[in-house]
Parts: sequence; structure tokens; C-alpha cells
Amino acid sequence: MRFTIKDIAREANVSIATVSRVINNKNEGMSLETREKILNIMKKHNYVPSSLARSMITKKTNIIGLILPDINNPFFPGIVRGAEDAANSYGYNIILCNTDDNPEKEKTYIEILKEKCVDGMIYTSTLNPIDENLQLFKRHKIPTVFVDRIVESDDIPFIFTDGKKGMFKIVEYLIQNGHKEIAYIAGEKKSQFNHSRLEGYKSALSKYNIPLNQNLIFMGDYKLSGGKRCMESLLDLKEKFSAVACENDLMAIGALEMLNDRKIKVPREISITGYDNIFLTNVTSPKITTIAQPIYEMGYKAMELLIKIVNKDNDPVDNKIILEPELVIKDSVWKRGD
Amino acid sequence: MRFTIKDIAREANVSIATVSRVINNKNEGMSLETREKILNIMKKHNYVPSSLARSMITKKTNIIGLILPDINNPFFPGIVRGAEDAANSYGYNIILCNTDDNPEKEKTYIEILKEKCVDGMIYTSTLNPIDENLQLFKRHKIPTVFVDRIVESDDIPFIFTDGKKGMFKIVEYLIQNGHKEIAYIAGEKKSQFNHSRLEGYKSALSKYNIPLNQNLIFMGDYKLSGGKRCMESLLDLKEKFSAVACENDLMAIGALEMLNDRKIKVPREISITGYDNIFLTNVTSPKITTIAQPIYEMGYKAMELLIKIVNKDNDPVDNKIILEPELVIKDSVWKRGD
DNA sequence: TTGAAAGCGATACCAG
DNA sequence: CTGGTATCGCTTTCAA
Repeated sequence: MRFTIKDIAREANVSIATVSRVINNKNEGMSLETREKILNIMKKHNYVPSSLARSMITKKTNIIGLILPDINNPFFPGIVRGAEDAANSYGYNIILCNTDDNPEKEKTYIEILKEKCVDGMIYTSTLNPIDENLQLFKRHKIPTVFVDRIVESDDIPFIFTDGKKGMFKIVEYLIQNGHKEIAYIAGEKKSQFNHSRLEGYKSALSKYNIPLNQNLIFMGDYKLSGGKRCMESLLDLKEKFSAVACENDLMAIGALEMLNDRKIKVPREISITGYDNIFLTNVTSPKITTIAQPIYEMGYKAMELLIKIVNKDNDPVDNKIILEPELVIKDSVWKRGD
Repeated sequence: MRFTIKDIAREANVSIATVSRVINNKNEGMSLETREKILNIMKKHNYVPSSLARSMITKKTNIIGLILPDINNPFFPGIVRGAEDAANSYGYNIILCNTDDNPEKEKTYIEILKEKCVDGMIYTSTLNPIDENLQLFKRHKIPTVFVDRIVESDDIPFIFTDGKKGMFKIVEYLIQNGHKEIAYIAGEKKSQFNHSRLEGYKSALSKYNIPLNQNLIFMGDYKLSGGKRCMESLLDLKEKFSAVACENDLMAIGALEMLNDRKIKVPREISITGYDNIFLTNVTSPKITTIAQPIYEMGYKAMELLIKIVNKDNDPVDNKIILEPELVIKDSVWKRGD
């Protein structure tokens, strides 16, 4: 049997109320004597209070649910780590849930987390979010912060890194280095996300009066294989191009592999850019010029924001956070003057 | 206020006992009528039972704690994913804790998880485990499965992949391809783990009557930078060697970078091997020959084993699991006959 | 400075 | 087939 507050009370010849005071450091006006006595008994028995019982009363579990597609996706460990660090420093813990971009699984997890009485949730939606699940957050009245994949939803706090601006920056960088025919490898067609990246591409071209060539836009899948496939299609095309902007690093790496296979020199013959700045881009050859999202920071700030909301810190928190992407110049772009 | 079992009972004009029966599908002999009525009320109010309250009675939270050094280390997402999948399919959830190889942090997490009343823990120790923390598992009587970094501890179940055998396999592979002077880049000196890998190296040499040359053994840090540094030291050495076996992939990649910097051809001039088969090794050039640990499987089986123990499934489970490492041949080893 | 007792939201046992 | 009630381990008034 578990050693409980009752047992301590009995052994110390005091009431459980007194023990509770010691546990919670409510010492104002307590005899040092009894305090010491109780503390000793607790230590002797390795007593650890049950947060279960406590939570029943306080209505707080200090647990936050993290819902995301797949921790194996190299994008997410950073988010999780940031979130966990923040959680830890505020006295919270995280329950991790992988949805595999499957709305059914996602729904189940939301329900489970509600059951577990989490204080809040951090949520990166499936690629094709369904409204039913989004409603769930509101219906269950669980404070939630959306991360990265933002769904237009008026009143739910969110944090993400500006994808349009990021892609704009890197395409502008290509243009400034003399590239005019710039191909584009996009992610999933079906997804409503990262259209913003495509927009960034278009707006950069437009700013420099470069006509948009639809033939140079290919549809990948955010995976290595997709990048490879798209690159192959591009090469088999008759169109001319000197650079390829990819919507994420994995596809850029896939594209790079294809170019290597075909003995095409990067960046001398064709330049490549990625997006996300995953570690991988530092060990390919050449290293891939890309856009860094402040991933860790996103996770950290998401958690901080959530905790503030949970605790109703009254200073009205800014609950729509947009972080700035950063251009990370490496070696995969042929530069004017090289 | 939360909508509870009481509210349902009131609204349905039944006792909470009856409602509880519905919640738990104990239908044997219950009027379909009341069942339906209750079900409807539950649906109408989006009722979700509080597992907190339930756990207080059942003494089960269906939560498992995962303690590991750092989810950002590319080795761990696979473990976590495997563990989470298994947990999910048995109706459990996981709380994730990053220790940063810091025993203090680790201790705190163990205590917190005890507080949260997790049903069990999966534990990858810090590089330098301290006995005090190991005792904690026993003292708190929380079922625990040790993963990957195994501490000699008689009675605690564990699962890992045989490091000695893995390193033996890959060094033997080098030898069979004509290499005789094989350098070795080890991990942390202080760590008690992966001595087994070094043993594997030695036993392979010994089997083929190759004398051990201590000058060819360098001490890294399991990181890219350490691999790079060690490689540099090796090159500055006067000793001859044709191959370098690294204790993990990151160091192998670091070593590879150094060789690239020095314009030394891999594998033509020097062969490199890694260990772990992280995704990275497929995108370096050349791709790195390495040893694959069944990472996902390790996580999955660890969780399965733990859950069996938690549920005291009476079939005496085999609670010492050793998995077989696999040689994954890629392009970083110069082969006899090439 | 301390204690008694109510109550958090469920489960489970014993009655009827 | 259904209800009453003790109970889980703790926090929190209110009194003393």
C-alpha cells in the first residue's frame, strides 16, 4: 500500500491538515518542531505526495498535451524540446502524441487528453485538418496553442514562422545572385499549408519583374523521394533553369541526390535551396543554403504562451506570435561573381 | 464547472452507480432504455469521464514516463516513436522527460513521475549513471525497463542491442575487405557504456590475429566535432592506417568532413565506418557503411515488456531482451577487388 | 498553531 | 436491473 498523508499524520500524532501544510510549505505560524518532525517522517519513508489526489481538488494537473504528426519528422524534436524545456521550468510535464497526419487518430488523442485532464494543449494539426477536431478544443474548453500549421481560427492563439517571408528571402537571394529561371518544388498539393511559401516565391519573382513560369513548378511530398522525383521531371523538361527552390530541406536533399546521380554539378550548373535548416543540410555536399525557422524558440514560446493563458496571468498576453525566418547562406547557390 | 457523473445521474434520474456502469460498458443485465437515455445525455454534454478520479481508485493512470537524455539526439525519436506506438495500442500515454545527461535533472524527473503516479517508466540513463538514481526506481517501486544504456543491475528488466557484436561485425567486414591497420574513434572516456563496442573491435582484431595498436585508438565525444578532431589527430600521427571505425555515426560524419577538408578520398584512400545508421549516413557522400540498431523495435518492445510487467501478465515474460545489430553496407569502405 | 470535516469525481461492493 | 455508500489521497475552509 502507498504511504499516504494519513500515515504521516498518525506517526507524527498530528492531523492531516498539519501535514498538508508542511507539504505545501504553508509555514506561516507553525511550530518549527512539528514541522521538523513531519519532514523527518516524510524523508524516512520516501514520501512523495500523489498529484492525482491534489489535482482532483486544485483542478490542475500541470500536464500539457503535445499533439503533432510525427516525432520522427526531423522538424519536431526541436519543437518538442523547446516546449519541454519551457514546461519544465514552469513546473509542467508533457504528454506526447503522434497523429501520423491522421485526423481519426488526432481526434482520439484530443479526447484522451481531455480525459487525462491536461491543463492545455499544444497542437500542430494534420496536413488536412478537419473542422470537427478544431471544434473539439473549444467544446472541451481546453486552452490550446496552435503551432506551425496554422488554421484560420479567429480566437485560438498561435505561433508560427512566416513562411511567405522566408521563401521570399531565399528566392530574392537567388535573384540577387543573378538567377532568373528559378524552378520550384512544392509540397503536398492537398495541403492548405505552405501555400504561403509558394506565395513568397511568387512575390519575390514579381518584385523583380520576373515572369512566373508555371512549367517550372512541381509538386512533391515533403519527402526525399518527392524531391528526387521532381528534380528528375525538371531535368527531363525542355525548360531552362539555373536554380531550384524547394519547400523543405528533405526535398532539396532529394533533388541534390538526383543531380549527383546525373553528374550535374551543384552549384556550378544548378543551384539548390532548401527550407527549414535541418541538421542534414550541413553534411550534404555542398551544404545547402536554406531558411532557418527558430524551431526551438517556437516550441519554447508556444509553451510559455500556453502556460500564461492557463494561469490567466492578467497582463493581456499577445497571443498571436509570428516569428521571423532567417536566411542561412551555405554552399548550394552559385553566386554572382563566383 | 465540469460536467460530472453526478450531473448525468441527476438529469437521467438514476444513481451514479448506474451511470458508472454505462461508462464502463458493464451492461450485463441493464435495461436498454436507461442505457440509451444515459448515453444520450453524455453525448449531449460532450461528457468525458475524468481519468483522475478513476485513477484514484483503480491505482492506474495508464501513463508511462519516458526518461532519456535528449530527444534532439537523432537516436531517440525512433525509440520514442516505437514506445509511443506500443503504448497507444495498449491504451497508454507517455510523458517525455529530457535529462541532458544530467543526474540532478534525472533525479528530479524520477520524483516527478512518481508524484504523477505513472504506471511505469522507460529509462535510458545518463552517460554517467549514479547509483542513487538507480536506487530510486526500486525504492519507489515503479516498474521500469532500461533501454539501450544498460546498467548492471541484477533485477531490472532491460532491452538493448548487442554493441560488442555490432562492432565486431563491422570490423570483421573491414578485415575481410583487406584492411589491417584499423583506427578506432571511441566515445566518451568517462562513460561506462559502449565499452562493449570497443570490446567488439578488439575481439575482431584478435580473431584475425591482428595486433592491437593503442596509438590508433582515439577518444571522441559522440559528437560531430569530436569525430573531426580525432580524425585530425589521426592524420597528424605518423602511424599508417587504411580504415577508421567510429563508435557512432555522428563522429564518422565528423571524420568524413575532416577528410574532405584535407582532400583525402573516401573510401579510396581511407575507409570509414559508423554506428547507428541514422538517416544522415544516407546523404553524406559517400554514404556511410554502418551498423543498424533496430531502434524503433527497441522502443516498441521496451514498452510492450513494461506493460506486460505492469499488468502482471502471468506468463513469465522474458525480461532481458538483447536485439541483434545489423551490418548495413554502403559506400564508405574500400572493398577488396574494387 | 492546530484539528475536524467537507468534498474533488469516479469505482466497487453490498443490498434490494 | 438499480441504488446507497464507503473510499481513493489530498486541499481547504472554519473553528478552536
